Amino acid sequence: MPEFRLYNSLTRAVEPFVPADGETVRMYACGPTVYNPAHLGNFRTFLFADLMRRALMLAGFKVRQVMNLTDVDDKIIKRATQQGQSIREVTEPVIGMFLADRDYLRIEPAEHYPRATDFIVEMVDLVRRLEMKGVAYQAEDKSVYFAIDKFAGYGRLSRLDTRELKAGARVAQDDYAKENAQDFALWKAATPDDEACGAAWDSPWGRGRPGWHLECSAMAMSLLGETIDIHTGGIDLQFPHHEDEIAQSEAATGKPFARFWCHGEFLLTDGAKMAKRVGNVANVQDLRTQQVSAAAVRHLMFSTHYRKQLNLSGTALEASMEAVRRVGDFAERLAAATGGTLKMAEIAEAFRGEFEDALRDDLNAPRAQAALFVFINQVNAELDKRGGDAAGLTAAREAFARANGVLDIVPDREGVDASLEAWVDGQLEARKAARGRRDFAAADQIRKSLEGKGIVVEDTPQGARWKKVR
RNA sequence: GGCGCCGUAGCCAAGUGGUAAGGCAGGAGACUGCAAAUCUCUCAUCGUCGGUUCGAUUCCGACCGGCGCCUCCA
Repeated sequence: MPEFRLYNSLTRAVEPFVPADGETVRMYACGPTVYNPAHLGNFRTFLFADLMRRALMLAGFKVRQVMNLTDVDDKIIKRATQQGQSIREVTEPVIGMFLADRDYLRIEPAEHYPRATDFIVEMVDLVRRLEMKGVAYQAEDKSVYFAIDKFAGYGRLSRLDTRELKAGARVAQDDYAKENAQDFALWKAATPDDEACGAAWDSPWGRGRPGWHLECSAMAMSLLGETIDIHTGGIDLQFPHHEDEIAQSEAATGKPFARFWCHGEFLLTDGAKMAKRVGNVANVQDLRTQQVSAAAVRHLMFSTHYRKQLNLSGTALEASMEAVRRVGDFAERLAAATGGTLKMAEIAEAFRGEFEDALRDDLNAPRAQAALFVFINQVNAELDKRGGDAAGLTAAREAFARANGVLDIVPDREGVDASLEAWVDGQLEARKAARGRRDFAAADQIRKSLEGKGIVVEDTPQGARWKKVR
């Protein structure tokens, strides 16, 4: 079997990937900061992790995935303070929304969703280790910082060593206590606001709270070990977040932290990065009110390679909705078919090879999806022949199920209640009778009234079929 | 200012040193009482200008245009 290959930001090259133990991929995905519902830009990255997870499993690996929930940070504290709540009161409902959105988008649950506040002990321990190694220091402001010039590899991931800071860039400001402007906080001394909203814990350095970067290192190493296979996240996290994770993890353990760093590109709207401060965010709830199916969103997200920016637009969504409609119709047709052709087995095998090659090639989902549409077209043509070959049909069904197990782009059927169903069936009986006596005007009238209720009728050799749309 | 990415048909988007997958939209046809669904055919020379090469969309350079990171950020 061809090797699985992934682009590694660490080396800036596509490399063969195998988990360190040859069997189970231990992957850590940077998750949401839960102060606000995640927007579609965030979910593009989470969908990228979902694709990675499913593609790895399709390739035969086991996966142990962790996605953190950052439930203590500046924004959360700010919000809690404004609303006179504890940070937990702020984060709890948002976590609920995140999980609901995740389920709506059919993102397969990771094995763990650790909350930062549940790992304070591990975080304090990590800071202590760094202090003992002499790479952390407590400054006058009582916060503890990581001294980047004590870590030789600093800047390796983001190539910071070759960078220069923008002239006049805002580096110092409130960070006057640090020895070096680029040193980052491991442990932040508590403020009265922190105390008031429950964002302060005891530590050897006094009351305080963990720095953001520290949270991920501590949780990743606690749950997955000191060297993990894959660390994913949005491209914007590459610096400084991931750079700092590497520094503090490797300085503490002396071992490589993550073997592969994989970054997903941004989702743009109106040609700009989707971000709250740009004012162009859309979230899952917006899609639901627009009746955009999860299948369509997944199709759209997978139609562009994860390392390329993707511009979200209404027309793109409509194209995906239509594409996925076709996939859904095909799925039903395949399920209902009573026989296939010999050739379908060949088509299925070719499809399976191309589909899986594409995914193994640095998660080339656009290519995999293209293969699926070729497959759908070819199998539809075979199905039109109304053959009776059982093996061919089975092969096609299996190949489709296997591919859809990764993409998951078959839309849900519209829910129909029993009374509507009975009414539609009655209408179709009347239409059948009208057609029987060649009263097409009456038959068309019935079909038109059904369409008014979102019922689309399709005549087939086996009689009329119908489905609810919108 | 430093680092990096991108520019392929009306829209979205793969890809290769030897004349371009797929989706949406469009056109023609088959099937149908008419539709719908499905099928068939059809629709591009790859931002511009140079260079390397027998040959470049694919390599190199310049330019134009767009985006991102360097500060919280998926």
